[in-house]
Amino acid sequence: MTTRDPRATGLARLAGLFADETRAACLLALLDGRAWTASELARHAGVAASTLSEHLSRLVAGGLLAEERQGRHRYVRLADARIAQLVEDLAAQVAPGTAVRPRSLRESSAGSAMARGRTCYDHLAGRLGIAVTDALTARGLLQQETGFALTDTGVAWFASAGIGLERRGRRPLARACLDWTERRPHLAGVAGAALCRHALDAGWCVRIGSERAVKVTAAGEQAFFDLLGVETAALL
Amino acid sequence: MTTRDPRATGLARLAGLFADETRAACLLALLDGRAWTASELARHAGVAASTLSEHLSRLVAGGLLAEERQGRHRYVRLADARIAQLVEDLAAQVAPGTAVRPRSLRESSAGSAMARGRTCYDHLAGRLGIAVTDALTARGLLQQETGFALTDTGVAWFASAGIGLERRGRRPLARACLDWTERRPHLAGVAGAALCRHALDAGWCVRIGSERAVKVTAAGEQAFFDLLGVETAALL
DNA sequence: CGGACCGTTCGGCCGCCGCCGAAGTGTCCC
DNA sequence: GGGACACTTCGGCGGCGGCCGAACGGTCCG
Repeated sequence: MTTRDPRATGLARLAGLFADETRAACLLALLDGRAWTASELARHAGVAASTLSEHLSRLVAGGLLAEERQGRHRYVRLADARIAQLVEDLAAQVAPGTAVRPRSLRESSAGSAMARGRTCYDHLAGRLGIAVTDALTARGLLQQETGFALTDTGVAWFASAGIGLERRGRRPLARACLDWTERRPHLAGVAGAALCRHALDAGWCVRIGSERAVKVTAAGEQAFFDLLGVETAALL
Repeated sequence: MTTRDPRATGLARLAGLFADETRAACLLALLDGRAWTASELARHAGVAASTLSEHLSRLVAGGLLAEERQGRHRYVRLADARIAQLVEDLAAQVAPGTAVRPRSLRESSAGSAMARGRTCYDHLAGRLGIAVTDALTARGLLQQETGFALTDTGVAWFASAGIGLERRGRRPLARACLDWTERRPHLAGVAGAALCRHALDAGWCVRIGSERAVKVTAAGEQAFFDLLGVETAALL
């Protein structure tokens, strides 16, 4: 028996964590960046609580999830932005033919709300995210010609809008995230997260229900138009 | 029985292709960007030809590999640059603690040659790739401050060096690829591929044996120094 | 034509893993 | 204290999937 390449072993082990429909459903759900309880995820995935408990333990042990125990609850969330990006990257590869078809009126409207605007871990996605990214690009604040980066005027724009861009760790300031509904890149990274956070803090957007979908408020409609010329009302 | 989210199903199926040590070893080997025969991969992975045949069929069916039959040979390679990127991304997540420890003198020298310079699908990696990326950045040809993109002078530099940058499809001009030995970003994307191709065509580098490792020639040493100020002799 | 070689198909074996329900532990709240 | 609740552990079941060797089909070459 030959000794095997440890990198292959590690890769297989990591991929194995994703290679189960129930765990995959959990990871996708957790892409909203929030912390879920074990029972919420069990209901979401449609399996027994005992089954899900074991899945969570594996995901935590594998470093994909961080957990936080509070009383009788076990909250889990994606471990960090790098893990979130990995989930996004994998999910983006899948999408090409895999459109999500709604199965009920309620899901249908929830689905179209998701397609209109949502968060993707910590930044804006959906048509809203893309519209913002396009607007930034059209105004010369972001450039995608020779890579993907904020321009000097782009950095100044964030400052003037009062949106702080604090670099922490090695996370890139701007990064492209491929949207799984639109198949187009949108702004992620520190700048994407800061913009999303500001939009929520300033009341430009509010979360719909407890899901990932977000809705643009009247104030947000004004702000997006004034600052970027984005007609959010035309997004649907 | 409830109907499941098709995205979770697809994600699990995709990840399942990576979630086997033998298939993972194949994918990592194929990161050299070349086409391998089934028996070469079987020997590399240490399994029977029959076993590997089935693995290849699954990988091809899953869209990860492209195959080309020639006579009695079955050549396979990674399907495209996006797949290569996905393999890189997953492998990069694994690396943190997983250093590849050499098991023999031959592997040891091959390993250090790999760490010194190699190709990563279609661009330069290893310490050579990082040195080139750092030099481009230090000279203001590439900027990583607000994202990852070539600067205007960077685009001009490629032109003046006679390295064509033909955009084709949606592949980004410049993209960061995280090196699994050095844990630092290096240039990938169209520019990275063009630079690597030029280095091989112009004889700056030659492949060592039939593996991914590359060696800088005397002419290359001169060229890298003249064009970028990189002291390739100091790489080890 | 015959032998060497590459790859594939098939049957069978074995182990892993996802699933559940039942029972147990700990927490919260009345 | 007692009951409801969130989660975990355990045993057992069933299926999937990776592995091999043997037999077979195709291709190349002498």
